[in-house]
Amino acid sequence: MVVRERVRVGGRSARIQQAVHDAVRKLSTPATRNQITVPQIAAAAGVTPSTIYRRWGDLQTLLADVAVARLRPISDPDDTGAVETDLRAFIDQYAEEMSSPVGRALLRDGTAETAEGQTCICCSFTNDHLATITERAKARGETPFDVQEVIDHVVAPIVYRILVSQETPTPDYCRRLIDRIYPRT
Amino acid sequence: MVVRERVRVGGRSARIQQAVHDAVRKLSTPATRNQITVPQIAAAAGVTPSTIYRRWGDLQTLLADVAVARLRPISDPDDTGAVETDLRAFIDQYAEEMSSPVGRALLRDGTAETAEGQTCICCSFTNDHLATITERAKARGETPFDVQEVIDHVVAPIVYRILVSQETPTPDYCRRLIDRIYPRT
DNA sequence: AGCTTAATGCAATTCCTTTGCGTTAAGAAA
DNA sequence: TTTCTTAACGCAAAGGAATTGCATTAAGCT
Repeated sequence: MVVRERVRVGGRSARIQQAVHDAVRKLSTPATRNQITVPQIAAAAGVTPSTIYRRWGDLQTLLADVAVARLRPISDPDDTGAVETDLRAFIDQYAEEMSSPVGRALLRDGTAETAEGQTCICCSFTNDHLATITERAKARGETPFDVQEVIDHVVAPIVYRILVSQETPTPDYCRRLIDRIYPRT
Repeated sequence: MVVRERVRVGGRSARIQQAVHDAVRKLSTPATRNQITVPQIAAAAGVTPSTIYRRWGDLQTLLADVAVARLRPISDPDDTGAVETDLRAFIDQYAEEMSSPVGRALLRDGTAETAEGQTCICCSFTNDHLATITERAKARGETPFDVQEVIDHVVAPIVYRILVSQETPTPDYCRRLIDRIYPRT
C-alpha cells in the first residue's frame, strides 16, 4: 500500500505525522528494531492505532515512509572544489551512513516489498546527488563522470555488501572502488 | 529468529517440513504473495499454526527458509568449455532467475532483517558457483577471474537493479558488465 | 521391545488488525 | 470573521493472528 496523497496537509494532520515519525525514530533502537508494533508507536505518539492503520496501512509501509523521509537529503553534497574529491567525499559519507544499524534498517525498509513506489524515490536521491556533482563539474569546466557507471560500480557494490553479504564497506574499500573511476596516478 | 538445528530430522518432522515448504510454494503466486498468512499455510500443509510458529518463529523467517531452500543450487553451473563462456552463461541465468517475480521475492526474503545467518548462506551460493567456475578454469590451464571482482562489478549491479532501482537487468546489460572483466576483442 | 523426550496437536489466552460510527478540525466559501 | 463541507481522527466492537500451557505422538537410543 502506498501512502496516499492527502488533501489536508496542515495543522493536526501534520502534527500527527510528525508525532508518529518521531515515535518510530525513538522506538527504532537497533535492539528493539524487530519487536516494535503499531500499538506501541501509537501510544508513544499519543494517537490511536487505527489512525496509523488508516493512514499508512501497515507497519512495513510506515517504516518505509520514515526511512524515505530520513534518506531524503536535507542539503546538496559538499562542494570540495573538484569533481573527484566531491565524489570521494559523497561516497565515503554514503557508505558510512548506510553501514550503520539505522542505515541498514533504512535500506531494508526502503527496498521492502510493500514499498512499491518508494524504492525508486529512495534511489533517486542518490541519483540526484550524483547528478548535482556532475553538474557542478560541468560548471567548473571539468569532465564529468557517468552517473550510471558510478551507480553500477561504486554504489551497487557498497549496497550489496550491506544488504546481502553483510560485510561493512570500509573507507579503504570505497576508495578502491572509486579508483576504478579515477585511477590513481 | 534463526531456524534452530533439530535433533530429530527423520519421519514426521521431515514430512511436516516438506509439507509446509510445499504449501508456501503453492500459495506464493505473485498475486497472493503479500497476503498469505501462517494459518493459511498451516491449513494447506495440514498442520496446526502453532507448529509453524514453534519451528520457524514467524512468517518472515519461514519465507526466508523456503527462499534459501529454493536458491540452494541443485547442480554446478554448466561447463561450456571455457571460463569466459562459463561466466557469461552463469550470469545470464542468474540475472534471469532473480529478475522473475519469484526471484525478486526470494532475494527480498533472503535479505530480510530477520534472516540473520541466512543472507550469508544465500550469497555464499553465488560465491560457490563462481569459485567452481574459477577452479574449472585453473584445471584447464586458463587464467581464472577474481571472484570478488565479479561479485562487486557484475553480481552487485544486477542485484542493485532488481532490489533497489527496480529495473530489469537485460541480457545486453549483463553482457556489458562482463565485458569489463573480459573485454571484447 | 521399552524408554526418553523432541515435536506436534489442541485449546485458551493475549495481542494485533480491521471496521462502523460519531466527533473534530482543516480548507473553502460567504 | 463566520459558516459550511468533509477529510481525518478517536472510540469501541469484532475478527483474526500470535502465543502458551498441557496432553499426545513418535523419533532415536538402549
